[in-house]
Amino acid sequence: MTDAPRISRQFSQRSVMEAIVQGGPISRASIAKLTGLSKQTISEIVRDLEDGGWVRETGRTSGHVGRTAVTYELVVDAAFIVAVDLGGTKVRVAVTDLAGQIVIEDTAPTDLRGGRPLVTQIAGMALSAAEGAKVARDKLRLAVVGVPGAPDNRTGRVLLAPNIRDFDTMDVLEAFRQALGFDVVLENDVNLAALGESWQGQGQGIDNLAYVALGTGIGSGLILGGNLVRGAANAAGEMGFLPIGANPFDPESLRVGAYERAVATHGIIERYETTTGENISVPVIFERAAAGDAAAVAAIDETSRQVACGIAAICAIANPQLVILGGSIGLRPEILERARHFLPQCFPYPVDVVSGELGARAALVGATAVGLSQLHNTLFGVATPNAGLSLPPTGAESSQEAAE
Amino acid sequence: MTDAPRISRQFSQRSVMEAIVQGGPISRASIAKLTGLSKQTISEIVRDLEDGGWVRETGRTSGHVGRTAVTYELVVDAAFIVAVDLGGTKVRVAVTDLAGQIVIEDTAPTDLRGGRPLVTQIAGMALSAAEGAKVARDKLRLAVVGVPGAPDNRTGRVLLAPNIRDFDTMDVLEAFRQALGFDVVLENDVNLAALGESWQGQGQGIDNLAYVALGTGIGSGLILGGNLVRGAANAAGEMGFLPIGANPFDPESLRVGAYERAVATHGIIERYETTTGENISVPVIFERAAAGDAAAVAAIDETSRQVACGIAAICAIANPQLVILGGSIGLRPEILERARHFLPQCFPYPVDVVSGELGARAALVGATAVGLSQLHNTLFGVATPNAGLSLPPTGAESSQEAAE
DNA sequence: GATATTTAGTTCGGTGACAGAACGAACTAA
DNA sequence: TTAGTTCGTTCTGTCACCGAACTAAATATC
Repeated sequence: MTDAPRISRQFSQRSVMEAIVQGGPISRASIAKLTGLSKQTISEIVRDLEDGGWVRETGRTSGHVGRTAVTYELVVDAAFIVAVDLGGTKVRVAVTDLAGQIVIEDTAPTDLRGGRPLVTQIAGMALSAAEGAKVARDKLRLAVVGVPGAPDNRTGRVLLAPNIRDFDTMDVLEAFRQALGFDVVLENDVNLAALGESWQGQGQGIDNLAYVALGTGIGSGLILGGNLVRGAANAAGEMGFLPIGANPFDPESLRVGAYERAVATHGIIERYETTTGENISVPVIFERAAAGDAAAVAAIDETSRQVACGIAAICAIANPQLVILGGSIGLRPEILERARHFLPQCFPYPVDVVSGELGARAALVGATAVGLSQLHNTLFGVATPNAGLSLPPTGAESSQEAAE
Repeated sequence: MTDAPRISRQFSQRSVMEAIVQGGPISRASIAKLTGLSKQTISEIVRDLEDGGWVRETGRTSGHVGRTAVTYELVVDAAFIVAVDLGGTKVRVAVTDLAGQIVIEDTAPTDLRGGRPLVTQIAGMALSAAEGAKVARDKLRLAVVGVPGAPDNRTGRVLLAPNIRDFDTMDVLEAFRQALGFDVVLENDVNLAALGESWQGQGQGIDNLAYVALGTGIGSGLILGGNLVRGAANAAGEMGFLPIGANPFDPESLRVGAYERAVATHGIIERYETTTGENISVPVIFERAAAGDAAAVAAIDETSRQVACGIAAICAIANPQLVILGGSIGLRPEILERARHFLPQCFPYPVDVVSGELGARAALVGATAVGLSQLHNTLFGVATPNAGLSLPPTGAESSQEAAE
């Protein structure tokens, strides 16, 4: 029932599918207009898709001149995707349908043993979540796992992931595939967050953007020319080692990263400690700053200056149109305001800087985006080049079809 | 005679053409094996291409078992491309054939009036060069012009080009089109240099690389995931404003660019002047350093440290596999050596750093690459996605076809 | 209420890009 | 001379897709 339709119709089938996915309930005649294919061909392809269980009749149009049209829509529960955001402390797992809607979601503390136990934990969460939502196991087609590191899809290992034990030495990809029983894609978590904001968040319709996740560490995801940039070792955006903030030639900078020392959690705490002698957590520093503590305000000011410098560095190199701040610290309005204030003082061209609107769920949304687009590729053929992400619209559901 | 073949064969025709371009003299049977298309189809397509004048018989294979094969090769003079490298002081113009070989080249001092006079100068150089090489005017199909700024292909203007007068206010693209009488593409000169090195220079076969041009100013071109990265305003790689080297919040940095102040010509001269009180040119500083002048050596050392920091910044953000140094200062071995020495002290992961091997002609080679690939797109249909640059091989010509 | 107009969708008869089998042509090896 | 191999064509078939003609079903107009 849910077999991939035949291959030779690759392109047309894909574009028909896209029209149905994005056009909500839509008639075959409208699909023909949208895609430029003939009515006859559309009827054939839609029949194939309907036979395959991917698409179904929804009703008829009415109220306009001419014959009423039968409308079709996506069968959202024809297949499901597992989206995972694996963080150093928390694991989020979601099962989403073909419309990108989250069907069920689950969160748990990360199994700190890392390695296989962690893979088992996540696979267990995913499979039991699916069961709980009454999603048949053979409808799960693909999992996308966001990891805090640089996955190498050749070896299946995850490098630069100091927070997850053993992931740099084992074949994580294969372990997930075996534990889950279907295909798995690994991707850097910040990259996924960037894709998430680009799909359903602040970055909609923007081809060049940077997502900066600032928290315990600092990382960024770059979408340039509409494509996610990964770099040679999947380490693009690992900006902790920017030679900014601290002296980059200090051996400590070489270990932790000069920029990470300056802006991430540890840097803020240290900054407050050097002026006051008190070692307190970041949320408390923000509280005290709000209450008027001068040292706390100074620490936040200086951090924001450094954040502005980091954004300047990204802009100087990658020239995004928009920079989205995320992560536990990056999402704080105090940081956003000040970074916006300092940026024009160290970078001459205007750049939009905003907070991510998806918050901590950005990576999960991004994982869904990757999953959907990959699934469409394997099921319905490749998209025409530079068509961007062809995913369901994010807004209101099922608007009555506007004829033309 | 030189009409584009029919459109419906887009994909197959393009891949046959690629096989012929890259496979040197090649038989139809071999093309069939390479492309996976049937012998019958290949014969048809090759006949079309031969009728169009794009391809011709070269001879027959011999010496192996079985029937001899007729071999075909590209008609290199079926069309020509004009490649232009427009610098602040010099203009280079080349006419290249379909194999990417430079047929004729011309250099002249840039018309400092900029604007229309400059366009006229370049068009004149191109057209008379073509005439000199006996290239019929209707065989010129496309010009690619590298400019020191950020071309906006919508408005045809060139922004961020302080060295070329009036290019930021006039429709440069249209002016070139009218002066030349055929299609024109504008591209940033450093981007072209990056593409040049990527095609025929140090970057062959590398999907993620950065080209850093260091001279009077500093700029870089990024090729990430096999694609040239342009950014939102075509200003990706304009790294002069990196907040490194000088204090980025100094108003002077906001004007010139903190990093540009630190590493480009002016910075080196100033560095030498502050220690010795002498204001001398960069080449002289390099001479004195070679002769053992401690202040000169120190100036170069410090500059190289900053170059290493800049490379670190690029690597932290874009994660290229290779960094190629170019430009009058970047090409000096003294800088390369020292940058290689300092880089591991401020960036923990290994990155290859090399000098560009095409020297000052990198941009011209890149312009040819862009022109060829664009021309192939318009003439023979689009390439299959992620096939990379499908350009003639750079090595020895016409090796006898090795059967399989 | 009959007729014109408009739109949806099907049937039918192409066309063009391929594939694949069969076969002749042309060569080498023995 | 014969066997084996490779090249290239011819012939037949398949498949995606188009366009025109036609049917079906609605609204607009008189």
